[in-house]
Amino acid sequence: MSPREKKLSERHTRIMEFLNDFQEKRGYSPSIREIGDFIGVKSTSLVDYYLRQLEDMGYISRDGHVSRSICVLKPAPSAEKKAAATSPMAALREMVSIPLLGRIVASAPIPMPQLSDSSDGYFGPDSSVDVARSMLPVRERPSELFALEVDGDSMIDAMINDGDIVILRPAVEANNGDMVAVWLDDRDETTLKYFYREGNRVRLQPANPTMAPIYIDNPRHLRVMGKVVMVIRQVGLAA
Amino acid sequence: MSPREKKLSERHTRIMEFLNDFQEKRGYSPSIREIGDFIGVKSTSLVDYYLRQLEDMGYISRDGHVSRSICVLKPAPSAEKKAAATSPMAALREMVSIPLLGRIVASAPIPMPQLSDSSDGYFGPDSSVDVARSMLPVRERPSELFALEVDGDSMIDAMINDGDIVILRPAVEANNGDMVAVWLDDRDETTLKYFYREGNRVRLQPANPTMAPIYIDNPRHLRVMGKVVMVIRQVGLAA
DNA sequence: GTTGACACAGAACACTTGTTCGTATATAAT
DNA sequence: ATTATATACGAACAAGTGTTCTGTGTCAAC
Repeated sequence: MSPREKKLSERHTRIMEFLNDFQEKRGYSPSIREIGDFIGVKSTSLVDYYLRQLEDMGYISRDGHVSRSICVLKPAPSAEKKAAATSPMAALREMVSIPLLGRIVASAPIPMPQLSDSSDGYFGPDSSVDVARSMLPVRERPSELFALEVDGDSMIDAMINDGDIVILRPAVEANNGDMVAVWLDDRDETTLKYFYREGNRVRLQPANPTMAPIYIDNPRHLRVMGKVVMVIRQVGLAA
Repeated sequence: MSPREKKLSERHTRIMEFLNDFQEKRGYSPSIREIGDFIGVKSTSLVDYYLRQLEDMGYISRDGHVSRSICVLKPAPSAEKKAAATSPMAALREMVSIPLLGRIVASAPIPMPQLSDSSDGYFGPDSSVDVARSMLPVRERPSELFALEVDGDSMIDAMINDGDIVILRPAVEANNGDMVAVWLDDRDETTLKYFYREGNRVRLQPANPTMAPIYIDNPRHLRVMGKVVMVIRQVGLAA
């Protein structure tokens, strides 16, 4: 065939990079014309010409007459950036599945395990969060943990974003320094704060040190719902 | 819209299954007519009808007027046939080990993975973090990810605490909206910000919406080191 | 009965897309 | 000079494809 099919020209590597970038950004493969636009080739036939070479060399696969059917089979050898590679990752270590019970918003009590009847569930008990056992404190009993997705920016003073996943353990009491999910009776509000008992009153300290604490004088007005064990933020996902 | 957009009919789950199967078998997404053939629908409009519902419910994404642009955003809640019944016991509860390369502080560049594969001897990371594959975006290649522990409160405007673990992917370029780890030449500073290119300059937006962005007029003074994929905060550990 | 929401089919349309053909221009080998 | 090869453009075409519009039938509610 063409150039002995041995080495990749700069055009070839540019195409491979574009395929990777496009796939990452859009989630599917570009069309021939989109490739041509990117690498500065005016004719679709020339793009096809290069793609056939890449296909013959085994870098990509295509399905005839099917749009956007290019698949990257192996990474281009040039590729300035990564390489990293080959981690052993034969990890058979333990993993725990934590049920994702719903969403946590400031304006409503949080969903809790075993209390929630499955009949009215919006999403049902079907989603879950997988976490490596090694990432949890050894003392935790994984089976009693549950997870909630944060809805809204109201937990921002706890350094918790919209969309974050908080993993908590049911609890009605807390020790000083625990981060807890509490329901405030007089405010009708759910919040996440660090818990400190100070004599007769309770101080709820935002995780963000630049923000002021809340003081609760009557402990009856504060309902501890659970202790926060972990916060997970998946940055790359859809916003 | 149509059926309250709450629950998935059997057609919906069939479509979701087909999308997954097709994607796995062929490496790209099916066309509307291919979906129609599979679920036994004769008209493309009806397939579009269902796809719009799935899109509204957040299960898939589509790009207008682009063929085969369907992307599965989240798994359908029902129909977990493969995990239980006939399939090999290969649980897709895969776990990946991500090397913890060091600490990230504002005052120093971040440790990066060595990209030479032929390098002298391997010294594995002294520790690593385990993350369920299901928690990472499907597009991520786990082998190139690395993790850093945040040292200090300087990343607080990125909603990232002292002690948090950030998982990133090496990158030298960023797309708008990505959270990136960057080195600022003129400030001699590492920081985590949301990246937005605005004409000739770059806006670095803190995750905390109450804080002001940084503008970089000369892109040469900004070195993108990696994209943030996930942030993990283990609350119970430090006390 | 009438209404309206829902589930479907079919067709028409416009645009996208892969493919192919003809042509052109270098460069190198003959 | 001639030929062959690699590279490149443009046009044209047929198929693939997403979208939209007009129907039809069902079924429950009013």
